[in-house]
Amino acid sequence: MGRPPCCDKMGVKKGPWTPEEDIMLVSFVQEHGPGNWRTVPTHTGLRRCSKSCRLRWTNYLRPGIKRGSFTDQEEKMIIQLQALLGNKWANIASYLPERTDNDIKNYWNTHLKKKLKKLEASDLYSNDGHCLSSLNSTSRGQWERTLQADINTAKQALKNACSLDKSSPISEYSTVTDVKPINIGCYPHKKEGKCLLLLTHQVLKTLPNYSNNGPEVIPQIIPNIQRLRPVLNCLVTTIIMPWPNIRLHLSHLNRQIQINILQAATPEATGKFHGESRKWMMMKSPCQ
DNA sequence: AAAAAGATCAACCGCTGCTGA
DNA sequence: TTCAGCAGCGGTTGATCTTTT
Repeated sequence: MGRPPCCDKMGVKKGPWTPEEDIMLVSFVQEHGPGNWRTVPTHTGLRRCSKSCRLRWTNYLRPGIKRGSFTDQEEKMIIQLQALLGNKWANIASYLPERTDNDIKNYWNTHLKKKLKKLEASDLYSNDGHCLSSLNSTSRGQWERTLQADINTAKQALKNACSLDKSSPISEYSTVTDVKPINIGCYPHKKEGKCLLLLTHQVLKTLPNYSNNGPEVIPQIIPNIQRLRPVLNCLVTTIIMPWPNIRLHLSHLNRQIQINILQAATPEATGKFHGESRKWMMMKSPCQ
């Protein structure tokens, strides 16, 4: 049968946390690491439910959280990601590792939603000197259209890439011969990382011997990579590039296809990624 | 100066998918 | 296989702070 209840509902404290409670929680995490929240109240004596402890840690006490106002860069990223992903705040937060999903959600609800609404209501897009209207001096209308085009391209490309036809005929690029399989350093964003890895994996799976070391003669990869390119380009230009710690390079059509996802982010995220990536991809880079 | 209105954000609620017994 | 707890997520609330009247 099921597990014992995580906490006794009677006597559980609610409301704002006191500094003393914070210290108790931080001490616990320092000693046992984050996770196993169920045991926090019994270990620490905190009269809080495990859920509340987890929330307090992830949204407030966790190291590396940036507080204070959002920069124009962050604001721009949130708007773009929200347009691309919808209200997937945890997903969006993974691109802004110093911000929590709760912060981003609050910022969207209290600032950005209103701002966008205001701009939409106005026939003439205003020049108030702030983020939306100062996107490299292009008009907001122009920017919106570009973004929409990017989103549509990415969606279509993703759709195409996900329905790869392994028996597709060899294209006119079939003379391109060298394929270097993926060299993954680290990619800390769990979900998008997984998505990207799967996507790439799907393409590479079409190779007869992609796990072999060294270049291979695999003409079939080319049509697939061609289909995948807009997705990756979109990710590079609209999502990954604005974050300085992540670099994704996709070079192709020059006798070589190479995708590099380079190290970044926090040690915990790195560790998390290693676990995830092992599960999803047992891929060996020929460079290693 | 004080009351009202608006803004902010930490914390809670309820739902969902996953997992362990 | 079933069932209940856990973890995580997005939506919402309400206390507190700030601005406006």
